Amino acid sequence: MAGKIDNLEMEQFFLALADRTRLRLLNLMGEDEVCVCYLVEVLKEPQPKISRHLAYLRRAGIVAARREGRWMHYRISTPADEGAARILADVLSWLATERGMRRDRTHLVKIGGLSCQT
Amino acid sequence: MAGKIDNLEMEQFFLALADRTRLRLLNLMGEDEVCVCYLVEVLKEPQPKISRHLAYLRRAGIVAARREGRWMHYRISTPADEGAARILADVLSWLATERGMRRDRTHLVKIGGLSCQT
DNA sequence: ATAATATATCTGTCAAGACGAATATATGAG
DNA sequence: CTCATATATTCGTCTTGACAGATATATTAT
Repeated sequence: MAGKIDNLEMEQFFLALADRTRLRLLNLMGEDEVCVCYLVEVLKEPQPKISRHLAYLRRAGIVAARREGRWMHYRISTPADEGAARILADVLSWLATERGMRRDRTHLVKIGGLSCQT
Repeated sequence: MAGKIDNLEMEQFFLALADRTRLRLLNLMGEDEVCVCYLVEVLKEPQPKISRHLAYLRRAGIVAARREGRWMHYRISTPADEGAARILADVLSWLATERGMRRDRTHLVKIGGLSCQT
């Protein structure tokens, strides 16, 4: 029965997922937290653009940030609402089936952007 | 391996879900196809508004329409892409946990808007 | 044909958000 | 303190889509 959600928040949740850049970011954060600098490098997009989208995801409650010195690490923050949590998990699996998303992940690993490499 | 999807379509898919009116419509179509006239009655919104959102959902490939005389019946059309299909199913379950959505469903049943009443 | 009903589309207006470019803030080095 | 690096925010512009209201189209009845 954790954290109910109202319709407005449902809208916000899906809006947060309705952008290619944000989906790419979420895909990269799927395994573990990632430093913004790696996100910028993998997506090859201007840094302010990445930051704007990360801020959007943070406002939507989908990611959380942790500062470590000059670096910010972002990670997926499982929504309190069960339905949202399940959908987010499915979205991540879905992303992993996509060519471009897989390429992004490979790229991230190649440049050492995953702190914990299992 | 059914119907792959590209990132652009992923965006479109989530955009289609990112609107309260469309979520309410999908919720009502969750069980079975529904006539537009009942959708208008349950949502108590102007008919052109309902039609616009149904057209949006149709373009996004999430619902399909069937004409029967003067009436149009809309139903959810399971996406070919497996990931999208699973997410859509979860979204419908999620909606069913919401107060307002339940009220809408009860209202639909009360006015006899479900063709097949099990 | 005409009229009535059911549904769809068009028009003009408004707000949300995406973008690039510029700028601001925070942290650590020296 | 000053400088460099990492990240965030602001500004101006543009596009998308939401809405209400008006109108168009399709189907059936008469």
